[in-house]
Amino acid sequence: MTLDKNYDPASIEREAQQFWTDNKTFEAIEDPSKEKFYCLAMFPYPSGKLHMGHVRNYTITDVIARFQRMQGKNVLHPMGWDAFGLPAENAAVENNTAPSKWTHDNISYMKSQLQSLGFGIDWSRELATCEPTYYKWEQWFFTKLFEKGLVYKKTSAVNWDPVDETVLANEQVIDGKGWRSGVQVEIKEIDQWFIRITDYADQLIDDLDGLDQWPEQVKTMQRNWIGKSQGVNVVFDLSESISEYSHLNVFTTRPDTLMGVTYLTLATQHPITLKLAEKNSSIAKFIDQCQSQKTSEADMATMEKLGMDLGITAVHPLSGETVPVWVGNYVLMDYGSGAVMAVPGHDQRDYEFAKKYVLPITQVVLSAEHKDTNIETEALTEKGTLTNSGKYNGLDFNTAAEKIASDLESTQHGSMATNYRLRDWGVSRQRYWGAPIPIYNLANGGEIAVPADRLPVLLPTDVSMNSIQSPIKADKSWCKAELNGEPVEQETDTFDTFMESSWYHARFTCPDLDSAMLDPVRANYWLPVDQYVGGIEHAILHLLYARFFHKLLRDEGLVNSDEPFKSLLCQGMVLAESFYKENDGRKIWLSPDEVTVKRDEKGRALSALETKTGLSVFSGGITKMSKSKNNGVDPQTTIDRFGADTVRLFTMFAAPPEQTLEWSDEGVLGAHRFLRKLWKMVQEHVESGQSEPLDKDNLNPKHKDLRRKTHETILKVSDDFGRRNTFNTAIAAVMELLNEVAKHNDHSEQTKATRHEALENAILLLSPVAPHICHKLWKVLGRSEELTEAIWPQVDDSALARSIITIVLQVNGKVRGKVDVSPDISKQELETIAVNDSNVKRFIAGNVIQKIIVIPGKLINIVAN
RNA sequence: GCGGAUGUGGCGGAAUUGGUAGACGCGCUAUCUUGAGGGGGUAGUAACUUAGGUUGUGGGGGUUCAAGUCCCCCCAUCCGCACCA
Repeated sequence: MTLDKNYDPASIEREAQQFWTDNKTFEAIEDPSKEKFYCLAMFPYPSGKLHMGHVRNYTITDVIARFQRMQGKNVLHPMGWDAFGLPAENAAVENNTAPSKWTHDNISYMKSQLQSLGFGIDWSRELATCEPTYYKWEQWFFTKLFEKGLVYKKTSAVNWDPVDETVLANEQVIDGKGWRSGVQVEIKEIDQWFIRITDYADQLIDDLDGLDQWPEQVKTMQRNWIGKSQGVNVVFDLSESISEYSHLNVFTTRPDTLMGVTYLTLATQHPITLKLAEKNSSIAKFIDQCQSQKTSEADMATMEKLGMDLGITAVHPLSGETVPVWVGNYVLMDYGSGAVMAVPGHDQRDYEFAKKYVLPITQVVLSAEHKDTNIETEALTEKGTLTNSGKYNGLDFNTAAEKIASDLESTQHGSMATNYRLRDWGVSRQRYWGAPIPIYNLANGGEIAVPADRLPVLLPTDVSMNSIQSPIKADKSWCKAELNGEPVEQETDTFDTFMESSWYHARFTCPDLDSAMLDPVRANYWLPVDQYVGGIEHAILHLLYARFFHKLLRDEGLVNSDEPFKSLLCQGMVLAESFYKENDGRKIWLSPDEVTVKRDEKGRALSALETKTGLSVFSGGITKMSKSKNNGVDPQTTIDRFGADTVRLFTMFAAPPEQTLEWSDEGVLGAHRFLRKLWKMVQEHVESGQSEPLDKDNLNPKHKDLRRKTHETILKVSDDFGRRNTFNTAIAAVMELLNEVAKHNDHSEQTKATRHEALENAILLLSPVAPHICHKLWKVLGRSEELTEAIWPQVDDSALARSIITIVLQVNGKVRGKVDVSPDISKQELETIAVNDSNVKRFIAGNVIQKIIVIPGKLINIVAN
């Protein structure tokens, strides 16, 4: 085979991709005789075109998938489309097209981009969640959950735009105002469907312990999110009943502070608050004021705490004293019972509230460690011994909590309880572009699941979105249906799109199945996913819902595993430099390729100028690639210019996968230069002619050095790919190997033989990252079998042996010399050499040697003073 | 506010188990090469220095023969907070 002089990625990549397609190289077939490996990337939302985050994500899974394939595994690496969602509706309104058409156009373009990157994807399993063949089974599954009592309807708060008369997503609320209308958003309570994820809270926490290949921080975030806490439910009787309400329930994790309760606070939506508001206009006005705040927890936590005395009192269950009852804007109706007991002496939020509204503060805990805490200026939140608590004085936290809980229990005023921060999963969305919720609303007010033989409840796709309202809500006839001769109404809300992304990992195992949601045989062959890769921004919600859904699938008998994802890798964001100029105080963001950076003679950045005008611009820092900062780099431009292999190589080399990745045009050029160097090196090697076979036992020291480097590199890259997922250091190791090969450029037979071994292995090691160039060079080196069928190289341990090692000599922890010795030198010999080293002697002169520490094979430290 | 992470040369990063800080790459400097390419090769590149060394991994303390790595406090930046996906 002859070789082109110049590395031409376009033709090489076209050829390799054609070969993989023609040979169906990456189509996965279930084969129980082979060990399987299921490698999954979080599937993309078809937003229009691929961004660098996608490129990074799918390059990572492709490298892992190709590596595992070379380990002899039966690899499944599928791809699909998270195709329902809000942006399609926004685009539809803007361009007056149907969300379906917009979505399908995007899918077809983005698919061609993924193919041009040479990802080894099994396209025969492609799926899009907006297809009825997919969401039919999601609807079917929901009706199963409905029958099991795992779903229910209740009222819940949404952001309501009173002008557009529509529900807004949190991101559509900007500074408390609707993004389109610009008017103040209101909180509105509407009926919505919920799935009982809280029934699975304990499993979701406990099973985290078995996920030993998940990042610790993700597991911690999930544990904190579920927020299991032990405490006590306390009943406060009302001094006088309000309508049918005679008492209040509160949950506390600090029953030891119960004697320090000086008031209670209710949520604005608490039934008692609402009842009182009917007859008290100032309470009603207060509730009304609180309606114009955002529902997000972050806003709840940071907003000003407001409250109002409701004018009623409750009876303290232990002391019998009366305590006032307030309403507060910071109490969540969705969490716990919608009422909290306030202990301002020992809770910072209660403390600030009490100071603001001049409510009494009582200290009931003394801390041994914080004796100096002054209750006049701040709350004492540490646990300690009780004081001002009558018969509980002097008890520690545990004893006091137990005693108080049992005293409450004996008078039916409380009991031990477990509480979760996790709330049930609200799956109703008042939008069009989603899977219709398969429920019939009955004339008498009840609900019934749509019968299985009527599924799927089809979402009409031939619609025009000239108004903001959902077409299936606007069309008053769409919801009309009949069941057993009675008129019923089809639910017009659609599912949260997290529903689709919660089970696609399972559907990929049998996407063509039209008779059932899953084929348990195929599903259980592939599941659980061996390696899941996606952004850290999904660490909580998506991953928690998918874990939950997998347990629901298990309980329906569809899969037999407890967890969907055995190993998880969260990749970091892709960043780029940003620049802006100011115009009348407004920032105008410039694309980085419109800017020239001036540097000094050491390469330090001095200033940035707009290339076109020569005017100086400001740096906006290195931030996430985004439209708003105009600093996005289109992957296509780089692929067209340098080829897919260069983009893949740079993406994997510039940073380890979990860290942020800074885009750098110079860095991309460096990656391209490396591939060109590899190309040239193989060419020159092949031109030097065929060599004699490698004669391992008759190598000179120089040849041995190259062989050692080759096998050290195999060892390192195998560990980096297989265990550490540090692709950057693996690539660096191959670069080092090639730097070494460049020094072995003579034409002696054994040089050629060891160089051939080095180059062949370099191509194998690099092939998961840069598969196209390796596909070609593998043949150039004369190999007849296909690279995709090649087996990962094995380390020859005999090649790793060293005859000399370098030991570092330290005096008092500082390096004072180095010495080359035999690897099997004794401790005594080494000590003798060290203390006699001239430079070491200089630093121990006049001091007494206290001790000598020897770390075999590494260093010797002489402690002297 | 709460929860989670990150911080190392001019820049991206390496140092895997507490054991030589700065691998590999970018940039820069010098130099060689008629070199058609977003060229190639070689050497140098943490700072300071009286050229012996000294200092140095966001800041401040601590443990240790030895700390980028372990512990405590602080600062800055980023991610998530339940209707963006």
